[in-house]
Amino acid sequence: MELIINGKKGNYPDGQNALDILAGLDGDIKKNALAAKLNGEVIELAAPIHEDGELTFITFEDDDARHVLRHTASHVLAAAVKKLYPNAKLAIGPAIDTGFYYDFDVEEPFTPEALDAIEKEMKRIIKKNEREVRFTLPRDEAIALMEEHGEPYKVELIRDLPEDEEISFYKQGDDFVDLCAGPHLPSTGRIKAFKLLSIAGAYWRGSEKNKMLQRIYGTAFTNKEDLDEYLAMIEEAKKRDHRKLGRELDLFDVLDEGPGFPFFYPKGMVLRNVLEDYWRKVHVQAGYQEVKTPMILSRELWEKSGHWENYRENMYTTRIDDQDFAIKPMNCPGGMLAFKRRMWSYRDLPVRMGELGLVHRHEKSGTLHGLMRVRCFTQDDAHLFMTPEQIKEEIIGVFNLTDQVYKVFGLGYKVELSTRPEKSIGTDEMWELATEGLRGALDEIGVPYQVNEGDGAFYGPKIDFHLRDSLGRTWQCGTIQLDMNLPERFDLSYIGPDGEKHRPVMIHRVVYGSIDRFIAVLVEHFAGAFPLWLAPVQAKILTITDRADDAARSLKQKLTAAGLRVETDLRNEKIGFKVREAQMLKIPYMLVLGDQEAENGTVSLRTRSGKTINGLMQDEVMEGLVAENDSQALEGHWN
RNA sequence: GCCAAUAUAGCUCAGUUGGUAGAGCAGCGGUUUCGUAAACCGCAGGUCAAGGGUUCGAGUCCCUUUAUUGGCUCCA
Repeated sequence: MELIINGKKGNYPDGQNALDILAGLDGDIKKNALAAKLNGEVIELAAPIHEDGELTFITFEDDDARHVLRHTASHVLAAAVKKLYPNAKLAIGPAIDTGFYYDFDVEEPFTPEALDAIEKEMKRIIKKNEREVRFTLPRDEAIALMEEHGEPYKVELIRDLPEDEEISFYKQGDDFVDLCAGPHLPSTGRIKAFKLLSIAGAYWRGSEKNKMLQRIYGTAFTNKEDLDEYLAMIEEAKKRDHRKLGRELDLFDVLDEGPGFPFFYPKGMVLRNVLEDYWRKVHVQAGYQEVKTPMILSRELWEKSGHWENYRENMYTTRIDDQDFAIKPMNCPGGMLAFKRRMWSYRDLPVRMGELGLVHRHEKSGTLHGLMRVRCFTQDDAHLFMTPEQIKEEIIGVFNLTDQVYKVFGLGYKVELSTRPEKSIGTDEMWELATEGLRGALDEIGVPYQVNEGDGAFYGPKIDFHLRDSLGRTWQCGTIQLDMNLPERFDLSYIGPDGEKHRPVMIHRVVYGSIDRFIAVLVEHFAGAFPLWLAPVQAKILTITDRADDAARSLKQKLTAAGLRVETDLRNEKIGFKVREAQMLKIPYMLVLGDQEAENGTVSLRTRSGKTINGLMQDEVMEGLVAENDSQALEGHWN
């Protein structure tokens, strides 16, 4: 069989596989060969076979190869749905990080039972090992074909493609044809392991104004072991869900009585306070002052800031003495007033004013999610006022502070830059200057970042820090927003070296983001097994019999005096039972006291990881605990 | 807000085709004084999310509302 690789003709003898072909190619062509290594095994990927037998080869990294596998699986899903529901209209079906999905317009939503039937049909198609064949058509013929197939969504997609482009399709087996840029696996039999996971509603083209379609999610792997491992991983991840651990570890909860309004219990408050104490410490070091502004402020203020106009629907309001007031959804207007209280000299700048501010927002019911998305939360806010010359340095300062804080917790993060949205206030010049300020700072720091066009705040562009939860979903935590609009609206000024009034530039920023959300991230990150300095209970003293009670009480007193958070368990229970309970509460250290220890002033120390060290002197343990606590270590001293 | 699923004791869950609610753990009361992940016995605990309907009879079927979960949209 003759083939053409990047315009060069070559041979693809029968019986030769992609690996052989790859080995025979030189660098440039090899880069474009259609084969990939997946788990070390080279697999052949779908050759876009033209009717004249011409082949084009493209290479992929492992991730891309998995992508192709999943993309092909989504088309098998579409074929199965079309078989079982001939009236279903096809929308889109891409591969995603964790698998794939396909959107359908069907008369009746899919039921969980339908999912099983679809899965069965997919297995049948895979077993038949149907060939995936690519072909292209000119635009109008492509539209005609999809109209003939009764696929209005596909027609709409083609109409949005560039006019002069050939449209590519894949034919799978005898009768299933789908619009697709490809590539695909050469045949359906290559899908060795897949599973449909869930059904969800999703708007056509992601717009609330459009029809809601039915989306089926699934995942696929090259072998069953990988699939099983993935499914087991999901189950494992569910165990570290902060909503579950929050209840189990008695930290916090969200009750039906207050949807989106979380309760923090004593142990949760310890964690919260540790985070706040640490926050205050690093912010004082970074030259911040702290303020507290009111929770309820007048409607006029929110009109001036623009929030009344832009976020009225999401604000809780109240009336006092026949006047409209709003419960603050943000701290910035209050921050403006706190800055405006006096006259500032350029010598005073930058002014950095922090505030742990409790804000309330009416989030839509369907968006609430444990502590990650709530209706009231504390922002570790700060507003920085500066001259235009200080912008870059201040942004870099905030970035480094955020990086420093995340590192202490061992958290990795993703950086995104969001630019001017459609709904915005301020002049083009301001947006240009602000956006370039952020971009310039990121480039100077040299951190990789993703640009989200049009995703900025209505008053300015922003840099966001995203953290992952246990299931890999990302949540925005830190943010740095350059705001050149509010200083204008609030007529802020400082006196420059020339003795004239000048407009300061403002940065609005958070590091944790929401303390509540950050706690959720931390719980999932550590699976509830916090490092010593964060642990609500750092050590539990367990007695073997009540003969050690006095020794336990005095040890607790000593450790508490040294600034440690210690509890005793003097119950009349067996030591195994006490250990089990402390273990389930993920307490870092258990200090076991029996007759022997009570007599010679030692403890038997047991770590959370199950390691036991007998006969440690109590003073030695105390010193070790204090040192570990002060160092904010992620790893335990005795591990 | 939208699509779907779910809601039974503090927690995790059983409850057959409609016949009037059950287990384990936790809790409480006893007994047990015991060396590193569960001692034994007993007791108590529920307007089956709320409201309405069908039925002789509803935890089971239907409707509405609320909340939760997974997505979508949104997220200053």
